Amino acid sequence: MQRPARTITRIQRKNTAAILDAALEVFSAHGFRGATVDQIAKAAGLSKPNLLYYFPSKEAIHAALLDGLMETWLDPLRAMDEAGDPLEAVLGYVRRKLEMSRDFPRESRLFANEIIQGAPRIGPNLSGELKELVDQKAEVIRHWIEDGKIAEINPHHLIFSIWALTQHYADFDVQVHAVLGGDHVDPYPEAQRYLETLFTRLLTP
Amino acid sequence: MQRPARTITRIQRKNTAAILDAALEVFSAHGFRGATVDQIAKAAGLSKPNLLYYFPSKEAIHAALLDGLMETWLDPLRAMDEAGDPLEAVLGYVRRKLEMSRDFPRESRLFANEIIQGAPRIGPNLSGELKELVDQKAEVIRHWIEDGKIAEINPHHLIFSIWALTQHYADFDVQVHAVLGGDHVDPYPEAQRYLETLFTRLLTP
DNA sequence: GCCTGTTTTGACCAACTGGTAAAACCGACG
DNA sequence: CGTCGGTTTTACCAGTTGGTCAAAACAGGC
Repeated sequence: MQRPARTITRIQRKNTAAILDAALEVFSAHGFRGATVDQIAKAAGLSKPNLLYYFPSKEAIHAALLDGLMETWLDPLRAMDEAGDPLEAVLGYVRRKLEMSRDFPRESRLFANEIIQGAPRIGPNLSGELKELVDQKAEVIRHWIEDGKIAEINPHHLIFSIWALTQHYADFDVQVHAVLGGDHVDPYPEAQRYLETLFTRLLTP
Repeated sequence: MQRPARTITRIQRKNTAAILDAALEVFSAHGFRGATVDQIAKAAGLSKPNLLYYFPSKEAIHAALLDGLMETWLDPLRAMDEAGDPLEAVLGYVRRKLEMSRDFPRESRLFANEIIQGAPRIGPNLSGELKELVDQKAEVIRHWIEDGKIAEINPHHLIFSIWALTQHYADFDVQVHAVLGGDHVDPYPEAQRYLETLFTRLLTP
């Protein structure tokens, strides 16, 4: 047994952090099966057995990453509440989600890999925690529509479209850059303007 | 050397087709590295050496799939031309793209896997063939805007958003179904209505 | 029923994979 | 100094992986 509950040493904190960062890099770039423990260990500056001293298995590293991610990922949606101007609330959610794509593209790709491959490890979370939160927020949106504060629209698909549009810039990053030409271009400023226009036109009654 | 140019026998046609179909199934579900030749062979009803009699390597099967895919994938965009009503042209493209997500989700996921993982095998195609086509179509959209036929919008990001929104229903299929509840729900009819509304409101001057 | 080219198989291999065991190392503390 | 917990390394293993090869089985035209 490793990492006895005694005390968490400085070395432990540093190494587990390095491992998780390296694992994020490798898993997000190759998927679970495509990633190897050796790759992760090398990226973390450790030997394979040393890495396995901190985490019992490859599976455990992946699980640790996904666990930490789920919450962070849903926080912006939680923050979209009934108070204030509805359009501004949606635009705020879009903006925050787009910022996450810009600042945490690896996390987005980790998630995308998991979902595309059938969500074998977080399926339950999707139809549990996630569905509940989305249903709840869809209800909020429905109220806004009923009160005539935003134009009529399908709330669930509105949320899907926010996910699709914002995550696209992280997940399909290579394609976006290839199509826009030089790699020196930062697509995000224009993406934000575009998405603000899109959702404003979509939701203005 | 296999598959000598002589004549393509019935068996060859049947087996290569079975292999490509099986490979599509496996690659789209696990990514390139995550897929094994044995899996593909079993799915195609062949032994591994027998499969390798038809294709020289795992790499070659994957390449054959991607080659065939690129054209099919871009066809709907090519079909979006200057003639006719601009809004109808865009909506037609959206509709066709959404149908592809519904009818060929495996192809969509194969593509998504490749791009998310950094497009190691079709990078050149993206900044070549793809970029050219997109630039050309962006020019068409720019004309529509100049002529006041549709509202002002960034053409490149408009195309990105069509990709993102339509492919989302294939690539994130599991999530969509999980959130919408029962698996017996078909999200596509509502998705089409939603996307038509979205792009109509976005582009109507 | 024989012959020629095609297809399939079984046995095999070297490299890689996730994971283990045990010994060696290291710094703190008595 | 010694020793004790935490840490790292070395050596190793069994299973899997992509791929090869020679020989066997099979087709179909004569």
